[in-house]
Amino acid sequence: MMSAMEIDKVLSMHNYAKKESFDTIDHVDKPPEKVVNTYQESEMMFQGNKSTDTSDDFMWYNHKLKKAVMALRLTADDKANSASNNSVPIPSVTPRESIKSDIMRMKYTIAVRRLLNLKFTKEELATHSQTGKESPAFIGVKARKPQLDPVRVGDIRLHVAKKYNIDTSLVNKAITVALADARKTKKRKIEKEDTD
Amino acid sequence: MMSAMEIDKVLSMHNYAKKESFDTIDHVDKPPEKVVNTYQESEMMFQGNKSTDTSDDFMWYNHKLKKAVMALRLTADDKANSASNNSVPIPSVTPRESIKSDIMRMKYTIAVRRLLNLKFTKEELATHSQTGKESPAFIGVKARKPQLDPVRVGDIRLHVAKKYNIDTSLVNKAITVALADARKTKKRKIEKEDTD
DNA sequence: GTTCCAATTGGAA
DNA sequence: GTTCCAATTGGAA
Repeated sequence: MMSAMEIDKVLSMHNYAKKESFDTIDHVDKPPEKVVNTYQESEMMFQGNKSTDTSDDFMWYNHKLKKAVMALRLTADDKANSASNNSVPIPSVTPRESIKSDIMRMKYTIAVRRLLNLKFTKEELATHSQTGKESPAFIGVKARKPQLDPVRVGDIRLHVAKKYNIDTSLVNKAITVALADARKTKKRKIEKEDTD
Repeated sequence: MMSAMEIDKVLSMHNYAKKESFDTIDHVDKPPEKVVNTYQESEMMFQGNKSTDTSDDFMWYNHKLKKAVMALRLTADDKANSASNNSVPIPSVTPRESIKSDIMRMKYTIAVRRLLNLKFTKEELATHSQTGKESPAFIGVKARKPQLDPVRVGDIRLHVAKKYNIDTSLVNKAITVALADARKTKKRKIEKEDTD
């Protein structure tokens, strides 16, 4: 059984790595939950972030804060002689549930793929199907593939559905597509080797 | 161009007609936004509902209220002699956004089917595909079907995606499945006629 | 190189 | 009778 903490860690690391997905959040039209107004304030919060928290909220918050501080460091020199240094605005940081939900919804398919790659070998993914059943469109034509270990798959399915608050049918769809892609990747690799 | 009001009307009527989908909402673990505590209170609200509002929220609220009043009328006689008549509890009614969202999310596929049936004939649905492209799995094997009028389809797609706050890819999927089902329904009908 | 997608099918729910 | 689903494919993004 995969622990929730383990899942969270994998997914948080992924989300943090994909910075561009966070950058679009600035445009979301929501009142900020927490606003840092000055360079001094943001620098303090930035320096103070020694937490080991790896949650999406924290990672995202820290990413935004870091970005804001970097931006302000550039302008801080220019304003060194100014007494109004105290009022330099930085972007607001809004780790609200609704926004978090939007981030998550965009990326559950990637989470599925990362977890599949974590729990199965490429060979397993390329040679198994989710149900072990024949394609209804190719009965008697295409050989059935054995079923992926339902325990590990079920674990991924439930955790992703819960974490992203989506129906398991969506997770199943993502798994099916990921397995089809794994098969194609292997096929292409073999074809390339045969050519060489 | 289909008006938003027209869409709302179709979908609201549908949701109200499917009473069983509302009945499950009682079990949602959310604090009530509005609670009616006594028979007199609920009867007054029930009688007072002469609104022409056809929104999902109102229709649902009225449905729940009506149900609660009906239930209470049965027990009211038993309690006629009781001075504690004033404290008969009835189910709470909670038309909150989050719950409404859950109702909606469960049913967007049905909305798609109703709107398709409203804007296209059964024959069109049975003989056209969404893209007009061949199935990648049956290239050169199955003849391509002509594309469903993209203007009407696009209208449905955008309105459903907006109303249910879901990605258009989900709406597309629902359309594809609905068209496949329409084709099968026609096919079965013809087979039955040939048998007769 | 990776991810997503629609058309098709028979059967499950 | 209606609705939903997964396996397969080639190609688009």
